[in-house]
This record gives sequence, structure tokens and C-alpha cells, in this order.
Amino acid sequence: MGVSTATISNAFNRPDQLSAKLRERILRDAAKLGYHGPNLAARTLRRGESDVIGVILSDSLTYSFSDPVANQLLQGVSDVLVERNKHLLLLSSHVDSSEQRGAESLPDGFILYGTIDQATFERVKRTGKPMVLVDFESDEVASVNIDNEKGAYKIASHALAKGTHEVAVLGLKLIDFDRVCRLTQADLDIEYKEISRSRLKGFTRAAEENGCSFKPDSIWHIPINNTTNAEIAAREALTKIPRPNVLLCMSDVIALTAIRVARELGLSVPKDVTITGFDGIPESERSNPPLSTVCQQSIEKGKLATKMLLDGESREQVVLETKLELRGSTN
Amino acid sequence: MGVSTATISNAFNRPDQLSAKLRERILRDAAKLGYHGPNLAARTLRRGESDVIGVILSDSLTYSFSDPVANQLLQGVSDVLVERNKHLLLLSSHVDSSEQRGAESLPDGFILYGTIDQATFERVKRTGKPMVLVDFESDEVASVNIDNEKGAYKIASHALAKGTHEVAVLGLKLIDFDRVCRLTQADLDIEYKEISRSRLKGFTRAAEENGCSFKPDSIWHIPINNTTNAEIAAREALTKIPRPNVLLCMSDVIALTAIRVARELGLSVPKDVTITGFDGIPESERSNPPLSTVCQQSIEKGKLATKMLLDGESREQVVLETKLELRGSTN
DNA sequence: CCATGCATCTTAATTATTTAAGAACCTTTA
DNA sequence: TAAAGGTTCTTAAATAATTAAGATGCATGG
Repeated sequence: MGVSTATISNAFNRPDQLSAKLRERILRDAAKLGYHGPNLAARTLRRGESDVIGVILSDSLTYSFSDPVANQLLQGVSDVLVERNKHLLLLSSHVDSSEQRGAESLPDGFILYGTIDQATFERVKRTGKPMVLVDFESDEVASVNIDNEKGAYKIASHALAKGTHEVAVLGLKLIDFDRVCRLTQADLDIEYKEISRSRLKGFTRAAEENGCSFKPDSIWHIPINNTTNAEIAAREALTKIPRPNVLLCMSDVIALTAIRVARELGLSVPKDVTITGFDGIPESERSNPPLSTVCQQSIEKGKLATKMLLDGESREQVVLETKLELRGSTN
Repeated sequence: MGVSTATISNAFNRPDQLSAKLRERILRDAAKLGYHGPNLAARTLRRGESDVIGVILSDSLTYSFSDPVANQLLQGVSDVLVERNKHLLLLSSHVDSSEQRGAESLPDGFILYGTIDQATFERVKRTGKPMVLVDFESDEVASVNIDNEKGAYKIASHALAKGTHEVAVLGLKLIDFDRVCRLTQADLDIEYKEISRSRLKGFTRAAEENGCSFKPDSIWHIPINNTTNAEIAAREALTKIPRPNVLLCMSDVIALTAIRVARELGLSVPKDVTITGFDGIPESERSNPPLSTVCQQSIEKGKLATKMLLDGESREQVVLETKLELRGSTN
């Protein structure tokens, strides 16, 4: 009342630009009139900054809540965002891009999680806004990754250390197919840009060094990391003849499901079959037997990526260490 | 090039307003120039619609990812949002409201989950935008709830059906205190608007009907639904003298932790101690023994609330049915 | 041949805010 | 007392879109 919009703006944003008295009065009157600070859309339009950070997920939005690893990552992300007073907008690269209605115009920056398709990647790059990739790499773009090959090698080496082995691999996203299936040599010959292929390399190298090997038809492809898919694969693998006595799984969700299926089939873990995981989700400690796995600090990964995004111009490609956690599911 | 901004806008939003030929050309040229659809902030400012839905959480943002129940709810929410081409903005009522920077001005509507504080509630109401409450009620506002008293009554009645009992309750958010503690009568005399109090009423009624009762000092208050807090409470309760042989827990997370603690203390479930949960999270099926619990369809709850929000002017106060799921942790 | 109608495209107002530049006013000092 | 300087507030442009209303051109029909 009786003051310009500029003064109101200053009352909210630049207290030094007006007298304390007037500022008090404006804030009080604004509250009375039901005005509680600037409209985010208008502020964003004018300033070009929204205080919103977009997280783009390779899988469906739903997945970000259901998958324990995505979950932990997002925990880390939101921890930092809350600290810095930023907001979190969840986007999925899954939706038809024509339907996205330009949502990527809002955020000030992006975290891209997982192997996102080229079209989405290009679209985000063209915004010119800062971005950090997680579990995904590209030249000239900052990223946070783990050494998947090494992690896989470490745990497979442990599992295959003594004795002779019939090995099966329960793999995640090894080919571009949306159902559980075994692989063929042809599948493996086609290049496929997923971290799972690095894990497979680690498994293979460990197997070779321990004088054993596994054929493509002992490798299962699981398209989405959930118990439903994992159960199908685990049941097939554990009833295969000859029955494997080592099951190398590319995620803890898969491995925990495999332990359960093994028990249902009357198999003792690790006596009849050794089972290994990958990720180090909280449940892996509490299973029966507890799961031997490769821990990646997913929460930390989320925190680090978010800090890198907010703190600036880093083009760094970070590779975090994994930690081998040997528990009851191997011996 | 050579066309007005209005025509460009129409090319993206109202294809019937221009010739197909020109539209094609505009879309093609726009793509070449790196323009991929309208800026969300500008569009929102002009249209007053952002296609963004805000979910306001009573607890910290992090909690929305770490807690299985919040998780399932958000799964349901995001399922519907993806279907309808809406975006999801996560907000916490936890953050200092002065720091929120007016983020509630962006969304077209809100889902408020849990018992949110009066100030936040008022702030959202003042936006005049549609809202749906979940696990929370208020006159004149649409909401989705379950009958907590009845659910609690049902499972407690089952647990207390035969024999004599020493009962302990592991309760969630029973008072306004941020550490695990036992209650006093004074605590219970103070009114506290939380769904947990309804659950407590259900437990109490079932106990009375079965000729047993429990004192306030057999009721534990757990401020946040996580394993850390649950473990403290479970350990205290299970080492109390006389040791309880029935443990009524107000969440599955608490109950699953209690089962684990009981085992660590050398107690057999359900022989030495009967343990019940509440919620029906996926893990409750897979524990050892599997948990008897009250299932609430959290995913459905999220879906329903979101549909109510998007589909219109409903002021309905929905109360969903719960389902008793009797498994190995009771007999 | 002019009026009518229709399809197609443009003009200009509007949205809520930020911010540089300028105006108004008061105080100080030579 | 007039210039200088500082504080406090206002003016007006800019941000990127949407949309009602208007303009333009073209075909049709009386």
C-alpha cells in the first residue's frame, strides 16, 4: 500500500535498500494480505534462477522410490539440497520427450542418474545448464562413478578363490531387452553402454584367473532391478543342470532374492551355493545369511554429485572406491 | 524466422490455429536453433499452471526416500503423475518456512503427507490451490486416511486372543519429543493430533476386552520411524522386567527391528514373544518369521490421493480399509 | 463486383518479479 | 547558501511465454 513493487521486492530480497521501519511495515502488511514472498515462476523468469535442481532418472519415476540404490542416492541428493535451500524436481527420461512439456527449462542444474538415452542427454546438454552424471560417463561432463570392473573382480575373486566351480551370473541390464533371459555369444558381441558390462568384465577376469569360466548361457539378463524379475532369473539359474555352486549377482536386490529362492529350493547358502551381491544396501546386512557384497557409498555418491553441481564449474570425473564386505553368503 | 511469437506458441500448443506446413517448418527450425518448447517459468507465469504437483512431507526430505511407507506412497503418487504428464516437486514442511523462498507458489496443487504443522498447513491453504491430505484430516479439505483405531484393534485382538499377557507397545510419534522414551500418564493426558494416538486407542480397547492392560511405562515413544530408534526401544522393551510376551508395534519397520533384536537376545518369535506390525511393507513378508501386520495399501493411497487432486473439486474424506495379514510372528 | 465468411497469421496486452537508473529529500560542509 | 553526498524510494525496462482481438488474404456466392 502506497509503495512501489520495487520496494516490496527489496523488502524481501535486499533489506539494505530500504529503511528497517518501512521493511517491517511491508512484511507485516504483506502477511495480512496473504502475500508470502515472490512468485517462483515470475522470479525465475526474471532472474533466470529457480533454486530448483532436477534429477533425471534413467528408469521410471516409480523406480526412484522402489529401488534401494536409487533411493540412497536420492537421500544423499536431498540431504545436500535441503542444506542449501534448493528444491528437488524429479524427472524421468523414460517419458516420451515430446510430452515432457519443457520441464527441463525450470531447474538451475541437473543430476543425471544411470544410463540415460542419447536424446535426453542431448536435450539437457542444450540447456547449457550445469550437470553432473552419476553411474554414467561422458567426455567433458562432470561425473561420479565407481570402478565397476574392479569391484566385480574383487568379489568374484573371493567367491572363486578355492575349489572348483560351476558359475552362473545374474546380470542387470546386459542387453536391450525388457524380459529376463539368458545371453548368447551374439548378445555379448554387441557393444552396450552400461555399467553392468564392466561388472561382467570383472567377473570374467576373476573367473579366468581362477581357472574357471562361464558360458553366455550361464549369464542371465535382468531388465529391471526388482524382486519379481530377480526371482524368475534366480529360479532358472538354481534349477539349471549342472546346478551352479557360485551365483554372482550384479545387485543386492538380485542376490537377496536369490538367497531366498535358494532356501525355498532347499539349498543351503553358502554350503550348496555361494551367493554374492553388489551395492551394499542396508538389507544386505540383515539377510539370513548376511550377504557378501561390494559396497558403494550410494548416499555419499548422491551428496558428492550434488555438491559438485552446486559448487561450480568442475568438469571432474570422479571415481569412488568400493569396499568389499565379506559376510555369511560366501565362505 | 519471419513469424511472430504468437504463431510459435500456437505451433507448440494449438496446431489447429495454423497450417500444417508452417507448423512443420517452425518446429523444424526451432529444433535447429536449439529451442525445445516453451520455458516453464514463463508459461507458468502467464497461464497460472505449471504442470507441477507438490508433495509436502511432514518429515525431512531424506525421510521420503528412506522410509518404506513414505516410499510406497510416493510410488503411487508418481505412477499417476507420470500417467498424466505432471511433474513432481518434493517439499518438506521441516525446513524453516522463511527459507522456503516461496516454492509453494509454483505447483498447481498439493498432497500433504503426514501430520504437518499448522503454519505450513495455513500457508498452503492460503495459496487457494487444491490439496489432498494423506494420513491427516481437516474439515473442508479432501483427505485419504485409514481407520487406524480399527486396524490397531484388529491386530491387537488377534495377538491377545488366548492366554495371559504382559504387553508392551512400541509406539510412533506419541508425544512431541525427539528421543526414544517411555510414556507417563501425563503424556497421555495431553492431546496430540497424530494417527498413532488412534492406533494406541485400538490397542487399549483390544487389551481391555481381553482382560489385560498396559501401563504408560510399557509404552515406548519413537520419534522417527527408523531402525536406529526402533532398536533402542526394542532393546529396552525386551529386557524390561517383567519381560513382555506381546509386543505391539506401530509400524513394520519397528516390528521387523524388534524381531531381529528378539533373536539377538535369544528369544524365539512367537514362542517367547509375539510381535505385531503395522503398515504391510514388502519386507514384512520376507522376515524370519514373517510378520503379522495390518496392511494398508500405501501405493493405492498415493494413487487415489493424486487422482482426487487432479480430477477435481472433491472435498471427500476417504477412509480406506485395512487388511489383517496373519503370519508367523504371532500364533 | 462487393459482401461474407473462413483460414491464417500478427499485434499488443498481460502475467509477477527484478534491477539499473534516476528522482526526491535530507544532511553535511565549505 | 549552495554544492556534495548519502539515504530512501520510484520509474520503467526486461524476462518468455499466452491469448483475445484484430488484420490480411482468399475463395465463394448473391
